[in-house]
Amino acid sequence: MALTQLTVVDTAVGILQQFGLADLSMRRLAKELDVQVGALYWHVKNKQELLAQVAAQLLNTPALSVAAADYESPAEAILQLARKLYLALLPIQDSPEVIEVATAMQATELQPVLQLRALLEAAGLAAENARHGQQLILNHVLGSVAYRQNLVQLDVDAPLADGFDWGLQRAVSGLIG
Amino acid sequence: MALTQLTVVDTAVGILQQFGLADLSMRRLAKELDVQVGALYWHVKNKQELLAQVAAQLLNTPALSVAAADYESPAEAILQLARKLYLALLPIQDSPEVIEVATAMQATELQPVLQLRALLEAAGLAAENARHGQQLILNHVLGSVAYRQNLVQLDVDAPLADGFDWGLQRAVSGLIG
DNA sequence: ACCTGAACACCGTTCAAGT
DNA sequence: ACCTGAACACCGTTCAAGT
Repeated sequence: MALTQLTVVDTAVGILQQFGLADLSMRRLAKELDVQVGALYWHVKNKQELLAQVAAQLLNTPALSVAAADYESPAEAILQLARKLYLALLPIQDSPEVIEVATAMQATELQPVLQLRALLEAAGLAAENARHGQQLILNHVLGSVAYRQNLVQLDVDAPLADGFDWGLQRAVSGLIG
Repeated sequence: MALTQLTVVDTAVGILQQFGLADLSMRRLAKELDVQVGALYWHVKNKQELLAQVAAQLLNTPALSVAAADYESPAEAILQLARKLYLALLPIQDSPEVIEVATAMQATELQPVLQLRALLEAAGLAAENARHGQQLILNHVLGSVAYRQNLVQLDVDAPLADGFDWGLQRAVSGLIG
């Protein structure tokens, strides 16, 4: 099987899902693909760019979008989108870190993040404020996922209600009161 | 000069402030202290615990507290505390990551975080909701700092108004409307 | 064009042995 | 009690050389 950008990224996603970011090294990735480490650098510039593509692969899926028409208000659509994101990222070890790398490079456009902004504008926020509101909500989603994953990792039995949803509701109501 | 826990942590804080987390390795730390790497492990259990103590040193300072009596409402005090935190963490490279390690281990109690919760209770939130509100605000502070620091690192000239304060105000008003 | 082999400059952690 | 020396099992990235 020929080594392509796609197979590299796909395999990286697999390692991330099964073992977490600590195990997603270039060397481990090469081993999984039966190839020398150096070969990877022909298909991907460096690890940072690889992680950005991994994030894109995780987030740019139709499963992580909402049809605005399905909800009676933009606020409802925003809540649902944020919840979808939260639930999708929770089972993927260290996903917040990976997504932060991607948004930091802002090289790849992450679809759910764009939709979040669009919905905030649809709710009546000016373009600039929609960007800031997107930040607030994304910070809360990623922060809550990271917090929850750390609890799991340390075998603290977390309360099922981790407060994500309560905080989300308060944030959205503050944004488009 | 004798090697103590305090000198180890202090030196670690110094490296973090001057060069960032990437340069804060046990080996670099040992070199700075003119000592072999192994010696560090007599004074600190491992790197994770070291980072937790670094976080505590950064946050447990009187400069990062507010006197509730100075503000006419708990909401005002909360805003000021969050702003102080944001401004204090901004110049310290990778500070959000360090603090996430500390809160993840929840071994060390971080004073400003506790005060944030107390102020939310003073504002009328039930104990459980105060914890969730604390999460929302802390997520926003750390997320915004991380976002801003990434912009600096990539030489993108950031807009002075990064939306932190606007988002913070909306969040607080959503929490204690 | 794509990959190997091998190197460079690093990591965190452990532990016998010294003082 | 505290530290050295040295090892173990890793990292990301580069690059001449092969095919």
